[in-house]
Amino acid sequence: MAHSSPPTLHDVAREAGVSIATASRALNGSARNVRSENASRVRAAAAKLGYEPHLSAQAIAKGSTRTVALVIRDVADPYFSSIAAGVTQAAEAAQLIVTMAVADGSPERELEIVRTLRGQRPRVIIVAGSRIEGTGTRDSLTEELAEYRTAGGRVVMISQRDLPFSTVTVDNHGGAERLARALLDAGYRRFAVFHAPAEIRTSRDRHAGFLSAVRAAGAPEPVAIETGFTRAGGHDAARRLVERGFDDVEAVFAVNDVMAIGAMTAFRDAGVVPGRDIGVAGFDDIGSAVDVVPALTSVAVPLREAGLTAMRLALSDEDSASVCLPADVVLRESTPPRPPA
Amino acid sequence: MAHSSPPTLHDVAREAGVSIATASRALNGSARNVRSENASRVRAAAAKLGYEPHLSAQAIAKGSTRTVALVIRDVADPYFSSIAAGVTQAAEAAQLIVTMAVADGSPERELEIVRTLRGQRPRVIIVAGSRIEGTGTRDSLTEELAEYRTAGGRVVMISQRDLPFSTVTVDNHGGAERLARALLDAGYRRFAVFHAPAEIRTSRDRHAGFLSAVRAAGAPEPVAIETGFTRAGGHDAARRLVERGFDDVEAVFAVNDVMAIGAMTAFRDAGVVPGRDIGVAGFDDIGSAVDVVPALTSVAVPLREAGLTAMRLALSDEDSASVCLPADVVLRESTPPRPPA
DNA sequence: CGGGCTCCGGAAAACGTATTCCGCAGTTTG
DNA sequence: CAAACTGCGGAATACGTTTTCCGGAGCCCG
Repeated sequence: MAHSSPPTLHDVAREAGVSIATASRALNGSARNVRSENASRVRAAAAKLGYEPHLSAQAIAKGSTRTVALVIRDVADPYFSSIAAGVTQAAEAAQLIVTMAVADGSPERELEIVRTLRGQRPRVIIVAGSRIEGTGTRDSLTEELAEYRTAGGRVVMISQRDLPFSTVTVDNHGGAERLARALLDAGYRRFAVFHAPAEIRTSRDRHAGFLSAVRAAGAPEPVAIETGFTRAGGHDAARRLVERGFDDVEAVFAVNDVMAIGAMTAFRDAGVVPGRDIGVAGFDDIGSAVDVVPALTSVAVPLREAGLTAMRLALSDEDSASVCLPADVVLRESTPPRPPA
Repeated sequence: MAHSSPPTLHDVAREAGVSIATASRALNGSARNVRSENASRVRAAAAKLGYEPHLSAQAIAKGSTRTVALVIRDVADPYFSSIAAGVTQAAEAAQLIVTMAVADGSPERELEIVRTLRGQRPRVIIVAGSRIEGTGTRDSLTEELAEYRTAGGRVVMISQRDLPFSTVTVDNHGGAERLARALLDAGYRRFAVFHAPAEIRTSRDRHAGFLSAVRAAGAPEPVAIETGFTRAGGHDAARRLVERGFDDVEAVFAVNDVMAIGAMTAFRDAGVVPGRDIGVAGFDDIGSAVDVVPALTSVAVPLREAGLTAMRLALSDEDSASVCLPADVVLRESTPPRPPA
């Protein structure tokens, strides 16, 4: 009794006085009919015994699972957890189970995860936020995923272009361009850009988009400060900017919101009031952008939508589609219109 | 070729020129030895073919899975995603796979999830954030989980006391008491409390803890305002407080940080400057508490730790342990010391 | 030199389910 | 009325793995 094992289909069949074949057919909508009297007896027996079909056994018998594997960099990061929320929502709507693995930003770990993931034989593998480029593991990862796909699996990458799989990306370049134009329209001309190392594709795209719009407008070349892709990185960059003297910069663009928020705190600590002494803009439009003071100008990225779209692509027929989601500028008090000089 | 199925143990055995039994023994550390020459040939064959064992087949053969099922209310909420981060970290350290299901705050959905989860035959089910009380589904949920446990599964609840399972809770009552004492020490005596409906246990505990310390100090009974457990709820409560006239309250305690942050924004919009005209304190110490202006006084809750602890309990031997994690007061600028009147 | 032992490989059973195939009854059709 | 057909239940097989059991080979010891 202490460790009675859960009831099996066999138990249900015996309880209902039919064969396991009939029980199986009655419980999952099989192609074949069973007499309605038998069917209801089977259902009654299943309910009485609290039977739940053993998913592993079903998987092995059917030759396919109902699993979606999601690989992300960090669950606690709002960026990724929003994506995860979209993926799970879409998966649950399709009666799929999602398993989650976190790669912690390490390409090696990511590779290892994908490898062992194949053991699950999931329907779909979704990889989000593998944004580190130039490492040797990239090719191994591609190969591993390609092998998985020829075995009938589906692969979707989120925010990782240039790989031969279905992809959903965000219009980082265009969003940054539009942000730059909006800031130029508001009267800013001299910028600093806080960006992450170039291996991080997202950072590179946003930086490039911003630059191209600034240059197209004939404004002076922005000051570029390289730092970490994190809140601490933004904080640090702001401190460095203040130290070196920033009289010539009117606004800062940080390539993501947490960096921008870190920068605002650092500015304020240095006596430079964001929104008054200097404009600050970020990217992602995370929830707390509105609660910070002054509210942060940003570019809204439909993260949850990205997760939903990834599942949609995975479930669609076409094998290597790509979707690019729009990113919309949201102007707030951190970049007030600037009186013409 | 287009849909070649992945290699099986059979293929590996054939490639290595041994039986599947030997191949199986060579690949997973079985109790039995295989001659080292054979072992290395099997490993070579497995590597060459890119073999990964079929986890479902292993599960069914071994009679147990390496799966941890996590039920949470919402992945995108930082509160839950931090817990999830702790759980996944501990699970991956133990070579376990975590599957995630989100209940969206609906007890019915939660029940349904747990039911179908049993089909996975996971080692462990962790339920976080089922904080709605008084609904009829509660008993069904308990029953379902109890049944799962007699079948050999392990159950851990997070932040849900009073159920006959292992539990990890946060010291909401004590943390709120200590917060109240800290505020009293800082010179505040007249409080308002923004709390959620009493069905939400967490809110009730924090409210009660705060009240008990205030009363013990002989300070006047706080004004209580009931509202939603969300940012919008806090915003709304602050607006109501301002409308009714708040001259007699010196500080507000909101039962969580997002409420407190919403309240700060509402106060500011009404021309009441938080930290100067009124003190504001929250609970949870979410990441953005330090980036808000003024930085928010709060009570730090070790959420990731809670996830880790849950896994530790799940993997431990004792069947119904309980752990209560400490919650530490963090004073910041939103509640500056108040000059004695 | 023979009996018992250890070491190890392979055949086969087992796990829980889906499905194919067979056969039986009842019904339709020519 | 025979023949073909339909509807449905059950036995058996398959899925990919682990594990038990059997048996052969080599060894040690008396």
